[in-house]
Amino acid sequence: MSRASDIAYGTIREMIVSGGLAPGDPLGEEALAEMCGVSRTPVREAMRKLEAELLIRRSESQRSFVADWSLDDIEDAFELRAILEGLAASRAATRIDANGIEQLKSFNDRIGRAIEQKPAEIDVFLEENRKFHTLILDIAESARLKTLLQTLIEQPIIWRTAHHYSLHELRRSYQEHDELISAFERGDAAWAQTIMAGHIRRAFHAYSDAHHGLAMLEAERSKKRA
Amino acid sequence: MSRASDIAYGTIREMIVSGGLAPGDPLGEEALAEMCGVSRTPVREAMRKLEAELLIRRSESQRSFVADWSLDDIEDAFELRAILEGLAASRAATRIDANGIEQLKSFNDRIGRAIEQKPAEIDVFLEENRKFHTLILDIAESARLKTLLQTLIEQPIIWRTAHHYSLHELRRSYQEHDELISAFERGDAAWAQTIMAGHIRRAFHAYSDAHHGLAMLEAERSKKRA
DNA sequence: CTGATCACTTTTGTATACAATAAGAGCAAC
DNA sequence: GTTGCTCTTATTGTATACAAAAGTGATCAG
Repeated sequence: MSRASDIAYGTIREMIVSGGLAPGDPLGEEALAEMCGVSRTPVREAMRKLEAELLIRRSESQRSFVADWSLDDIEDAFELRAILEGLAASRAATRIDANGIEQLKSFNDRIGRAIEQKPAEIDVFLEENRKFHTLILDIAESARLKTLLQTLIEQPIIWRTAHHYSLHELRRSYQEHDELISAFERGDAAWAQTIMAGHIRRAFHAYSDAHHGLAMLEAERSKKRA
Repeated sequence: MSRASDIAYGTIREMIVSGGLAPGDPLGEEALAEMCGVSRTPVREAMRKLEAELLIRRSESQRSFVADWSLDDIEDAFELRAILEGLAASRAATRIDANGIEQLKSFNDRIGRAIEQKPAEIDVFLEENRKFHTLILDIAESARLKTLLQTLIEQPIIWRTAHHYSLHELRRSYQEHDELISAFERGDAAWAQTIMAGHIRRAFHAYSDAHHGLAMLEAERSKKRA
């Protein structure tokens, strides 16, 4: 993260994700360049990337705005991630070796220890969790799948979910990882796929409950029916 | 396609896809800029896009080369497309209305007429086929899914497959579209999903047979086993 | 007061110059 | 002959200047 375009990417992304910029806010290249302390060139590059990740929306006249994510959009992102990570798990199950399983176990061990601390070490959980999922994606051996998933995963809400996990949910997550490892040990692709898909869907519901609440969710549903 | 960056994108892409540039060939920004008749700035933008589509590979020192697609890579692309278009079909089945079904029927009617000409009008087939799949993707109402699929679909081999279809395969494709419409009329998401996934997988095998031949395919397989 | 046109301002697109960095060639030491 | 070094050269990254396009607002006719 030392190149100017990376600085621009990180800075702009952070401002969008943190809420410093509200959905719908216009994003002028010049203004962003000044904020980031770089020129327009790297800012443009960063903006194209953020646009591909759907954090930025462009009007037909090529002007850029902060995208607004409805709950439906977020559900979309999780749905896609569930399917694609499920595929990754399925592919990994037929390709993983003893060494890979060993590594996964070690990541999940650290996750297990982190969540049993008082208070639970969420940052450790997040980091080891990321390593866990990334390793599976590598073992799946599909450059395309990796590219697609990374643009999804780099998105705002998805990895932050765990900050709102209850201890029960953290333990559940740990337990699912363990089950996933069992599926890998048996080379059972179908099992691995379903566990992973469920694992991600659970993350969505945890997010949804925490951020919107069941009442609000129900309100959205009925609005949709109308 | 009038902006310089679009010209650059189209030109470079065409040179890669047509084989004017061989896999592994180095891609210097300056050289490409001269070929396209534009400056380096739009060329860089085009290259980033092509890199995201995996047509271009970048070394760790940021130099670019024409990517080489093994048969495995191509199978990957089709596998992902099968899953994602399957999801699109599934989502579309629960959202489509009478008007949408009418449009799909009209596209497929034109496909049916085009393939029964002597000789079959492949260009018409390709165009209507594209419209057919694009409409389903629109009806699926997922911006993310659309973005992901479009980067996959814009890729070289995938849409060219039909140029190698036999009349039998063209008819089969027409028939599957028809079945898909039936699934939509019944709102049967699971059915729509499986037809679509099979539809794409069939396209892969048609491609694979035409370009590599069964013997070559078998050779790759045994090499992999070794 | 409404609507249209035209000039002006702002914003994006492209070209180019310059800076930083990595590859490659040539030379020296071993 | 090989290894390691430095200097040169080629390539990418960044900044800036300029061109093109789009938005904005004022003025004037109806």
